[in-house]
Amino acid sequence: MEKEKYVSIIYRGQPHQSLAQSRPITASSASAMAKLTRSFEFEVKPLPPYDFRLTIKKPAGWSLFGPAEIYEDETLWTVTNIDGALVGVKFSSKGTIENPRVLVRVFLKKKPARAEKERLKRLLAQAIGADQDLRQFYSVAKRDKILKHVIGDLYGMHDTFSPNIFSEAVLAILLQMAPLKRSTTMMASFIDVYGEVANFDGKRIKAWPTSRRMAGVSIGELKRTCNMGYRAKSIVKLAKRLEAGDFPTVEQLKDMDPARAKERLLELPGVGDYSADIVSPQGGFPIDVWSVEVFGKLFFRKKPTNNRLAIERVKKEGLKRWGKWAWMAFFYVVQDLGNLSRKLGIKLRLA
DNA sequence: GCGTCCAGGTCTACC
DNA sequence: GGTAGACCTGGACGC
Repeated sequence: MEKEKYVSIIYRGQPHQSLAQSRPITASSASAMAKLTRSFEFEVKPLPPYDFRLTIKKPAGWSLFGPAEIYEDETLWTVTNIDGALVGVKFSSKGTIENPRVLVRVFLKKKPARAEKERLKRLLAQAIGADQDLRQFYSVAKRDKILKHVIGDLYGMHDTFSPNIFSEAVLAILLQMAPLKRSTTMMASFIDVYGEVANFDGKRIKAWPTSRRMAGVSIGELKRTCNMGYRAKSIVKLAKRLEAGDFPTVEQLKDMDPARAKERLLELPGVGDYSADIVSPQGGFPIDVWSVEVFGKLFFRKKPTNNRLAIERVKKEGLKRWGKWAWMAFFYVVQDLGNLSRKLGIKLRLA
């Protein structure tokens, strides 16, 4: 597999410390293999500025849809699960930052119906942030004493989201109350044991396990196979809740008022305030005991004396300063910590 | 070698 | 409604 995936912080789209560094995710022969032989292609013209590389392969190592995806020569091969179907996708950049064009080829097991095909086109374009207009954010950011430093470094980086709520929520749950190394080990086991291998376009990529699959696994088995401890219960309950079929889709969550979307996400087992801010396709301000140190230093110029106790204060300050742009501000800052450290003369620790 | 602490939160019983 | 404690596990640390 490739990848330095999981670099430092893991939030949207599975990131942080390289899973690859802890345990490679490979297409093992024991895994179920799905050949995705039907394909179609379309072109997306994202709103400029759009930097394909920064958007698809974030500087902090966040992956787009999953940790085992492959990036080579301005092209990304990745896999996700939409409505229970495995979907392989190849994104290729054909344009420039000011005149962006992205060629998207979608691989499926079966030929899609016309409506399904149109939905996939819409969803995948949204997922890579094609309809996101950065101009308003930039006009606010250039007057902000922190953000003015990052928008230059990351000019044209769009926010992206995974079309799959289950994988995002599982990621959030596995990050809870565990050192990064343990989280990445649990994730790697989870994908290795229960993930399906997608075979398309000459690539073999392991996908996140689906809620359908995990709803049929016992808590005891999941604890045993992936050493997840109490988190196994949340993941099985989460899978069953999503399989009940009455939970909003990613598109529906994206169209809701952000507060309402978060409210719905908080209904999910194992998803609290922090996890909902990670899982929401609209983002939040996900302050935890790691990021509280970074933002505490940025806001108050000093490291919190007690990270856990400082979370509420730092989160409140971020939301007060940046309001509806809090997620974009968080997103840009954590992708640019090295440069920001140098420019502000503050040591911002990478996890 | 052994005991204790705590880590990228969430849930719940209890007041 | 607010909050203290429990929850798996394993690495770091002190002794």
